[in-house]
Amino acid sequence: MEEATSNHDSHLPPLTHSSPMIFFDAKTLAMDEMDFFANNNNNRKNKNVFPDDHQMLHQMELHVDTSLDLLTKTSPTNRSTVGEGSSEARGNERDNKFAAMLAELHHMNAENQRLRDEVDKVNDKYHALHNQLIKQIEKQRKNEGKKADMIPRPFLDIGVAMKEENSQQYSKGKLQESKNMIDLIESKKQKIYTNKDVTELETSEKAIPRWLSNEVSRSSSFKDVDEASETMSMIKKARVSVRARSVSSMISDGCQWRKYGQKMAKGNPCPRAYYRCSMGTGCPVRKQVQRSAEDQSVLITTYEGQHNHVLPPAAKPMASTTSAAASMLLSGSMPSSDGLLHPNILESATLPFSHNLATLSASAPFPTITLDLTQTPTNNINTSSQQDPPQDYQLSLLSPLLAPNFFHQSKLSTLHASQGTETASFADTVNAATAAITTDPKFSAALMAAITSIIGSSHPVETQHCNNKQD
DNA sequence: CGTGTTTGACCAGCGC
DNA sequence: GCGCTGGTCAAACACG
Ligand SMILES: [Zn+2]
Repeated sequence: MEEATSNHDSHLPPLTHSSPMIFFDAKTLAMDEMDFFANNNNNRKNKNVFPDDHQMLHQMELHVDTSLDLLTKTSPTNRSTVGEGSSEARGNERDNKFAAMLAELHHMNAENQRLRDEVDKVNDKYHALHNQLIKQIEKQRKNEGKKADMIPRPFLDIGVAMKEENSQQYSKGKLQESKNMIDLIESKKQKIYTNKDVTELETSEKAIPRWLSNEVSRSSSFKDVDEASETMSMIKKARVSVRARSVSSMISDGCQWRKYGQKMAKGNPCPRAYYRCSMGTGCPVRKQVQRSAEDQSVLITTYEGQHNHVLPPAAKPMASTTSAAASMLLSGSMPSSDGLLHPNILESATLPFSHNLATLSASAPFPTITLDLTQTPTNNINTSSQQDPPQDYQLSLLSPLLAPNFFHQSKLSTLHASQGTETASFADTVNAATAAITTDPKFSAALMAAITSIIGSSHPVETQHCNNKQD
């Protein structure tokens, strides 16, 4: 029980990537190089969540204390036999307390419901934004085909286009929300450009990765290149890296993979394995699996490409996650003569994700977005399930982030064990824990707080419908 | 025999 | 040009 609220303290040792990463902190939006996973845990969302959490705890403790008081000091017989005026007053006070507690309980339930509604709203909003993003990508692509010398709009301009389109599609409330989002984006943009670290931006410009310079030169010189194939190649180049704790050699994401190579990576004692999707004939999707050099319990899985075949439900969450992330990268990496492209890319990459989850590497040879799931608070579930479940289920937290529909479809198969045998029992355990948690508002609140702090949009109790990893 | 893994060779990009 | 590195190929091998 108690550990349920201590999840915020569970910081992991510093983890670093072999390549410098750029991280956007929610508070400062300052851009730095190197890895910031470990030190940026105390993001704004956490700070917003903590007070509620503690308040809840306080309320619950109050509840416990008064219950004890009821049991030890005041029994039903005392109330009638003693006949002291003070005891009657105490009884009234007790009733008032009880009523107050009930009211608080109702209030907490209402608050819980309200949070859930907000989460739903955020999910809806994300869907809307994502759809607009896809539309905008298509539009941008077509525009480039017609006017190759036209300067493409950076990602943030999507927001302007969204305002126009949203006005036709959404209610006033949603429109206002979208505008608020856009305002937030604009303010971020201002912050970025006025930040003192702009010199760092300039220096990073000089080292524009190949995936950027290539796009610029290629699409400016080859006007008649097939737009679709170009976009597909860019999608193929975009990479989504997932960091998750796992003792197995490979996280099970529902796909079938065929290993086609293994190399010793520089600066890492663990080899890097290369896999190719073997579910569909000629499926272009590939992934690299490598353990983190610093923390070998962290498995870094990098996905590249999009599946050209139907995916089983178990594979959809990860596939749509990577696909959406790749689309985001694409939207930000559209060719531009503007050297200040990086901030837009970075911003676009961080927008739909929690700030301590998604980072984007500007120095990598490919556009890469990194989703860090290693710092997910897991104590809630671990302690409640009374065993030490594998931590791969953290991946399922990602699913409602980018693919809520798929997530709802494949609750139990979000992550399945490709080789494991304890899948069913573990799923049962997790489901039992889920049931226990859902009936306890304290757990729900704590879990809600934890997950909200991580993702910002998710149904807390459904994130545990996941299974084991292979091994 | 089909499928997947292992592993050395090969290739391309990049920095010096 | 040369060496380093990341990524891929493909022959050999293992397995059910
Ligand atoms: Zn595939």
